[in-house]
Amino acid sequence: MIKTIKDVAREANVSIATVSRVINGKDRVKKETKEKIQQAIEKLNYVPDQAARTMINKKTKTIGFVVPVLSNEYWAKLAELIQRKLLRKGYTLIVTTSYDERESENPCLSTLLERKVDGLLIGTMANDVQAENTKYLQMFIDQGIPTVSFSSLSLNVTTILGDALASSLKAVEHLIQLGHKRIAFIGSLSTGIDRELGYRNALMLNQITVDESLIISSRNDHVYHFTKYGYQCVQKLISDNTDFTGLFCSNDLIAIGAIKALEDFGISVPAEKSVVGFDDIDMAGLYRPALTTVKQPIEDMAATAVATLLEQIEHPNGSYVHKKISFPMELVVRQSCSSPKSS
Amino acid sequence: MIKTIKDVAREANVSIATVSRVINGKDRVKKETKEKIQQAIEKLNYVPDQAARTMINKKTKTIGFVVPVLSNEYWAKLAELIQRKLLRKGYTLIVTTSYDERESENPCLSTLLERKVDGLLIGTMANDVQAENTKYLQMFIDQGIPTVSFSSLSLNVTTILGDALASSLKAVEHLIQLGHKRIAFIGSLSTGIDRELGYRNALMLNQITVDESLIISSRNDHVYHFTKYGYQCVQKLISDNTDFTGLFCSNDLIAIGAIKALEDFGISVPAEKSVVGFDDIDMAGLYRPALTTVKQPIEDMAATAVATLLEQIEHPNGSYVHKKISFPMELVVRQSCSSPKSS
DNA sequence: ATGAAAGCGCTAACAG
DNA sequence: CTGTTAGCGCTTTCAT
Repeated sequence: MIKTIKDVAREANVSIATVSRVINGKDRVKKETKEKIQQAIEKLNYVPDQAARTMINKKTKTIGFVVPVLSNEYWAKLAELIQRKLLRKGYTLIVTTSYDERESENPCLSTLLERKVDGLLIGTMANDVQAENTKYLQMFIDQGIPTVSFSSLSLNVTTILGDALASSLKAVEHLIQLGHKRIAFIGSLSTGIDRELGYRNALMLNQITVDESLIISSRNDHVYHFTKYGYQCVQKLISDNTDFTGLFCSNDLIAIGAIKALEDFGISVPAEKSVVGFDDIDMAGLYRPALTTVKQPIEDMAATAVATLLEQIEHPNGSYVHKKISFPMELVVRQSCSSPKSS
Repeated sequence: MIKTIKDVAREANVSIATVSRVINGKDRVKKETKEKIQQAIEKLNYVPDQAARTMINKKTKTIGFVVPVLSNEYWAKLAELIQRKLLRKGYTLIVTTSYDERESENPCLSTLLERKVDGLLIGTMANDVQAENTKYLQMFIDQGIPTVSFSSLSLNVTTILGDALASSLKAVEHLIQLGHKRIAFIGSLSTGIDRELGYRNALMLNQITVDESLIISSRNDHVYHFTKYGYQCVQKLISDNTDFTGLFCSNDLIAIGAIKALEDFGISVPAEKSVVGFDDIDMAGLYRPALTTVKQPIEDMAATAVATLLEQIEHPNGSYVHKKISFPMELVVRQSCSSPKSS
């Protein structure tokens, strides 16, 4: 049923080597032989077998991408952009999700190792999964498999990041300029520490005392149900009678959950509380109120990640230096903030 | 650098055949030999090469999934669920996106063919891409590669669907029961014709004349920027001075875009217009107002798709009958609807 | 219970 | 320009 190179060779009355030549376009082949072979390929619907090629080339033309979850617009979009870019370059992307509430035995990395991916892209890895996967991660490094990460890792790999510290500082200063003094923060381990540091720095630089009761940053647990988490954190803030007028959330989903909770408590945004998010997912502009947030140049980041990874893959000799590439981010002012009511 | 079965054999002082036996656990191997080999595997960090296995087994343990876009919560969630289920069964999922505004030359299917996936999952395929890919789709069928589709296709493949007709009928009747008579519809080719038919049937069954000026269903173009599309359609409805109090949208993203537009026009939802969506994505419950919608049992659908596909793959002899499996859907009543103001 | 050897489909020397 | 041939790493008879 499935045709092989032999079938094509027989059909075209040539040797398999010649068929291989026209498929790969490497050596020269006489024009008419070439056409004869192309016709045979067409006629038989022949498609070369990747597995066989892989055995010889030692190249799978496959890249792995580990994300915590896919049902999160940020990762989904990144995966989509990367997938398309890679496809055009002849590579296939395998996306695996590392966050799995049900069981810790998650073979997301080992499967990529078996498949001998040519390169690895790392989003964020859930904490528990990370621990068990450190061994595998190390094997990637040991085997010299090019790797690019979208989050700070303790490993020596190229890292693509938004300038989270500077931009969250900018976001919080936006709130400060509006007149807010009591600004709360909701963060989580998975969104990184820099957004919290940016928040703290903004307060300090503006002579506002950092009040730890305004800060919720689950530094131990990874959170991936961000909206629910944002909702719950606001519930806590309210039930604790915390006094705040501004709120900075370490991503847009948390911010959306937070606004939802606020409104459920009858607190209007932005009239009574101002909220700033982070990432600028599609839903940020669509939500009501439209969310003021920080825009990650996700398209550029995806392009750079792909370019950097392919450079390492295709020039394995060049002793590659692992850079940390930081992208500037932009504050997008929309409708979720206003000056605090003078009380 | 990379270890092969030979390295393990040498390390353990056995032949490669014996190593193969313990890896696959098929033939019996003496206990102590087995342990010796397992130690060697552990020591060398040996991971079997998929490509080589594939050549012999004729099984890639890989499934392809074609979705229009990934940055759409519905497809992202489906992909995530499927990916996890497959991983547990030892399969790897390759997700490719078919919708690409930039170029029509999209090798989403041919790449899956080259990689000789054991099975194919089809979401929806963009119209133009579909045309050019029909050839490839036919090749999958011809080669007897098990295929499951999530949308009605003219091909003879197993299909997993929500009962869109019955449930959109239910959704529109909800609006009718609330007292709405002038109910608009916004649909698109990509969300399928059944949702429109359900809408029409609901009106007819309730003696409401179908007014074509209330219906926007781009039957020719595929739309994937759903929110933008919903926004624009409402703009059109408003600028045409169309008289309506209820609105049924063929998915939640369209509904969200529509509500956003309505509110931008100063029209309150649900006070002045009622809106119903379809799918029940996470954002539906989070949006403001929380969206009344129809819930697809996406988890069950994913599970069934995987089970059906693997059944075909693992029992290739059993002459498989291609069923159309239809799932019941549930109306989720939230805050985006109310009775129309008596005018 | 284990080893030797054939061969999966393909590419890359090496010959001619 | 084109054919012959040796593997790539693995599984699977077939011997032992």
